[in-house]
Amino acid sequence: MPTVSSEELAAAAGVNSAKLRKDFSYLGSYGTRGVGYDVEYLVYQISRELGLTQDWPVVIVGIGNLGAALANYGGFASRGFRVAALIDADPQMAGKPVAGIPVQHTDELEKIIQDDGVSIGVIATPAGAAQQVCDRLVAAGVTSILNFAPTVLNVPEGVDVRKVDLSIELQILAFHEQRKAGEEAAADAGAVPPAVARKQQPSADQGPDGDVPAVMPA
Amino acid sequence: MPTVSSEELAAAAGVNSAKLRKDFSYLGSYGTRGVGYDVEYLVYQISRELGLTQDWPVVIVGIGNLGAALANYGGFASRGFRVAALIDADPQMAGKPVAGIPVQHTDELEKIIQDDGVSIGVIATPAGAAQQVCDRLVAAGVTSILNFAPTVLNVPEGVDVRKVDLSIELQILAFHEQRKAGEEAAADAGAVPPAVARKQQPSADQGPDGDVPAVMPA
DNA sequence: ATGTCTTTGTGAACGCGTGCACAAAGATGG
DNA sequence: CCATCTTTGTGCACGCGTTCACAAAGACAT
Ligand SMILES: NC(=O)c1ccc[n+]([C@@H]2O[C@H](COP(=O)([O-])OP(=O)(O)OC[C@H]3O[C@@H](n4cnc5c(N)ncnc54)[C@H](O)[C@@H]3O)[C@@H](O)[C@H]2O)c1
Ligand SMILES: NC(=O)c1ccc[n+]([C@@H]2O[C@H](COP(=O)([O-])OP(=O)(O)OC[C@H]3O[C@@H](n4cnc5c(N)ncnc54)[C@H](O)[C@@H]3O)[C@@H](O)[C@H]2O)c1
Repeated sequence: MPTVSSEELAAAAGVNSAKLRKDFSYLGSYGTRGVGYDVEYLVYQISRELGLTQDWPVVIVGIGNLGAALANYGGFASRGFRVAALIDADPQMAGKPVAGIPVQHTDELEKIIQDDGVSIGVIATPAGAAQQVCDRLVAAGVTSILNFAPTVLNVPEGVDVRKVDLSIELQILAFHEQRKAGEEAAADAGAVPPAVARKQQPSADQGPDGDVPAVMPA
Repeated sequence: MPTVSSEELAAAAGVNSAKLRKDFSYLGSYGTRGVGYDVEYLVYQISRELGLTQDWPVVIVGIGNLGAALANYGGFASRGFRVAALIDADPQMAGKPVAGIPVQHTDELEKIIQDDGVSIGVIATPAGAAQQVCDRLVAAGVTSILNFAPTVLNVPEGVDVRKVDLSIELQILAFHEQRKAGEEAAADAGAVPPAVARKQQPSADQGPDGDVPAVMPA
């Protein structure tokens, strides 16, 4: 029976082994003392807890540059996500296949979501349409939204929104970049205030977005 | 002179006013007691600290579905990022314009980066090519990388990598989704272990990625 | 069986970020 | 010039997540 110790896993992941064990203990995962964790059982337990054992249908709304790229992306299927439908407001796109899936018109939105029991929606429309699309998705039963439009969406309680803002990703890099450039000059001690001091990355930690204030005018 | 108080800003951002004031104090931003912060001065200070006052040239490597979408995205320019070049290994793409910018062959990579003084690179190649592209970027002088390929990149110290993994975004949503579904059944107290209990979102907080373990096999 | 050796599971200590609360600063009006 | 009122800047305490450290559990050999 192939096993791993928390020490090995921790080294590989670049985290503390005690933290790893404590986290596992929350799942009720039982290792064997003196031996470690049964790899297969562990993977199954984590997958189950993370919701990876079931298939999640998702709809993508707004099949432009980005939406089409997402539709073509094979990485979703391999993680248990199935593209249930592609939806666009442009009548010219209706019926046209993207990534082998015919695009459907926004009129069908409610029907699609209810028929397929979709609870996760992806918004890749222009910013101006995002809130409106969001409202329709939520009204139709979607309770989780991945938003690529550069807008803050208003949603009722119980609905989760994750916003992917690629500009902010670049801004975070630029922020650190600038800090690198300035560091030589400001090499004297204490020049960097604690709150913005660079976090060391144990291994694969890219630092939470909290490194940078969340609110700024565009 | 238009001003804002920390109280107003905090309410708008959905955060605590004391935290906001403390954060501002790190920038050396001086407000005026009894009045608030001079809006214009404050915006300038924050912009400067965040590196938004200067223009950052970026290169995009891998002009496929995603790379082309990124090239077409106007949101970068408005935040001070300039697409210095589009690079692809496919000889057929060389010279072909995408978003008005001619695609250049990978052979030119080093020259482009050095000539334009590019320090930020975006990788949108298939996963298999990502590390190799990364190595070339770093060797040529790039010190910040935004990686869309589903691979962990190895980089020397001093180089920042941010990975955008859209599958993980969906997984996080699915995780919460599953928890929502299970909550009715497990409504008895203490069923949810503290470490994974849902964080309340004060306003615009979508919760750090740390909500979910970072390491899992695909 | 008994002993030894490894690794888990977890109580307790530590450190850090967040929020409270207030003194100091400065504007504004009399 | 003094009094009052608003809002900043920050010391301090609290809470939570991380890490340490160790007793208990179990495998494995004798
Ligand atoms: N392209 C990128 O790399 C990128 C990066 C970050 C963010 N974004 C954001 O993603 C969104 C889409 O970007 P894009 O480059 O694909 O834009 P796009 O203009 O190419 O595509 C937008 C699509 O949305 C459709 N649409 C418009 N209104 C709609 C509605 N009400 N309902 C359904 N569909 C509707 C349009 O018909 C079009 O097909 C934008 O908000 C953009 O800011 C894009
Ligand atoms: N499409 C998406 O929505 C999406 C989402 C998440 C992640 N990703 C990831 O982003 C990457 C790109 O996705 P895509 O859909 O655009 O793929 P794609 O196949 O459409 O494009 C890849 C491009 O990279 C080029 N390329 C290959 N090797 C190269 C090299 N060594 N140097 C320079 N260019 C090279 C190819 O010529 C091609 O043009 C993949 O790693 C994918 O997993 C894509």
